[in-house]
Amino acid sequence: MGQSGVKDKCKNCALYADADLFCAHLSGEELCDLSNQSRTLSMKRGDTLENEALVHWPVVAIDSGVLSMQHLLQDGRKTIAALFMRGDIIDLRNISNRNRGALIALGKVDICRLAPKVFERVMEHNSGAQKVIWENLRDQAFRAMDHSGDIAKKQALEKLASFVFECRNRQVGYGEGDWVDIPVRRIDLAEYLGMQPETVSRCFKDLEKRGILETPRLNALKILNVPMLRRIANGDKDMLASESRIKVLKIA
Amino acid sequence: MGQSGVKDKCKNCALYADADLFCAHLSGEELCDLSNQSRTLSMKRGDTLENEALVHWPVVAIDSGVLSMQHLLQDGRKTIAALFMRGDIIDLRNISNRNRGALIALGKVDICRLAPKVFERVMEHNSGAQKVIWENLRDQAFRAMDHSGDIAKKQALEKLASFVFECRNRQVGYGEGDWVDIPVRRIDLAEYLGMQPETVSRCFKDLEKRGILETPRLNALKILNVPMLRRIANGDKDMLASESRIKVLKIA
DNA sequence: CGGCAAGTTGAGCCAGGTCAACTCCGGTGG
DNA sequence: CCACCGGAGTTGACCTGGCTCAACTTGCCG
Repeated sequence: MGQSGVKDKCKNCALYADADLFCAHLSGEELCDLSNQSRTLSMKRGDTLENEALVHWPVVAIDSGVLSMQHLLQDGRKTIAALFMRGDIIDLRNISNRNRGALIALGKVDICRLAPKVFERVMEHNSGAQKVIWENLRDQAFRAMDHSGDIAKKQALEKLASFVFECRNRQVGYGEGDWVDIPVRRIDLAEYLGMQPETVSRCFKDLEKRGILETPRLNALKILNVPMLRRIANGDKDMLASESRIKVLKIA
Repeated sequence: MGQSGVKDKCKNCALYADADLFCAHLSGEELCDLSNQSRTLSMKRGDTLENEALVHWPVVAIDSGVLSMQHLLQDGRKTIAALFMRGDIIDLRNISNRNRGALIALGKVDICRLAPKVFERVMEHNSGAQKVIWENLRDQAFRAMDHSGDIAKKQALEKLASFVFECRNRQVGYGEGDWVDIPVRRIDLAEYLGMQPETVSRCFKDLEKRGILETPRLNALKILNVPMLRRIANGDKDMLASESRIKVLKIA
């Protein structure tokens, strides 16, 4: 059957095109069913997946872009609890409103709302596809735990350094290149890391002043000194104060 | 076949005894295989599951107690990124050391290292059991995301209030009772919430002074004013300053 | 080219981190 | 049974990283 049965809307979707992702593991029939009964959707910055819609379409797959899970506090403060990107599948079946944030696009995002029935059937019978989504969910879980650890005790500069590495790890064709895409705005970055946009700005400037990285554009940066950035991310206190290290060297 | 095939070591394990948990969904044969090839282990406070051991036994199920995932920074600061309790199954298959913390017991913990082969087989063929672990992993993921959101922007008092509710939600027989078990030490609590033990102590004292809760013992507390605690947890700024609200009332 | 949101810079301040001293409590041994 | 010990928890005094607020610049989109 091969390609011939593939619907147009699926052909260019990352979930199908990338051999590591979910739809690439479906049989012709499964793909056909899922394709027919699912709904793609293109979102722009600020668009929200409403609760109402999520009741009937609780399984969301990301084709491209960055979707955020946001928690809103009563007084208006908000935080981004997680970032979902290409290939991530968000399963909200039977999740109480209580412990769930809103899903909000941070830019142009293409998603596919997977038909729950078909999704369930595939999960049960197709062990290849099952493995893919299991690993994806596990990644989401561990990523969230890492992130918790990061923002719990790290200082601003360290959080930012960790975030740069998180971006590098997640970007699609990451070799060991030193260019890193920053797929979110400064404001969103601040909310994700639990800090103020002003602080983010100051920290980037600090890292630039020290020659550790360059930020010629807002949506990408170049790491000039990977080991140093890594040490900062890992919480090596020696690296923190701009000047203290130099003083130490002088004394020695 | 019924009970007769059940090994002694499994009979009293939560994973089997609780109908909602993993082993309760296994067929007689599956249970027998898993039981034979798995290894139970009793840990005490401070015990760590070493990497070496986890390579061969990467799937860990919690029978009782609290296991923590800790991240250690280079300068000695540490954080607890996640808490695992009764019924949680931790799947570390193929997880790089990189993004994983150490698994450390916070008290007496009984675990079962599930035989990976059998675990995989069950995941593939037993859709009931599959559903249980899927939901468990999903809980872990969302819990971690919630937690990220909490510690990112909330103030100390708010974090503590949220934690009390997290404990209440997770405790086994929670009705709407006002007694909440705090299954971890103050120090661990502080590390989980990204604050100092001193601050935890001060915050509890503050909540007590305001008549919102009582802490007669270290490992349990009684909520006296649930709605108020909830408002604090949700970041209602009116609730924060001890005295400001009283002032407002006086003016009105 | 104008308008608006995003980002940056500067100055001041406060929540909570830090350090030190003290109390409490459970376990251990004489 | 009590004396002792060490880790956990608490309290107080002080200090600082990053939040706040305000003014400004930049960049993007129609």
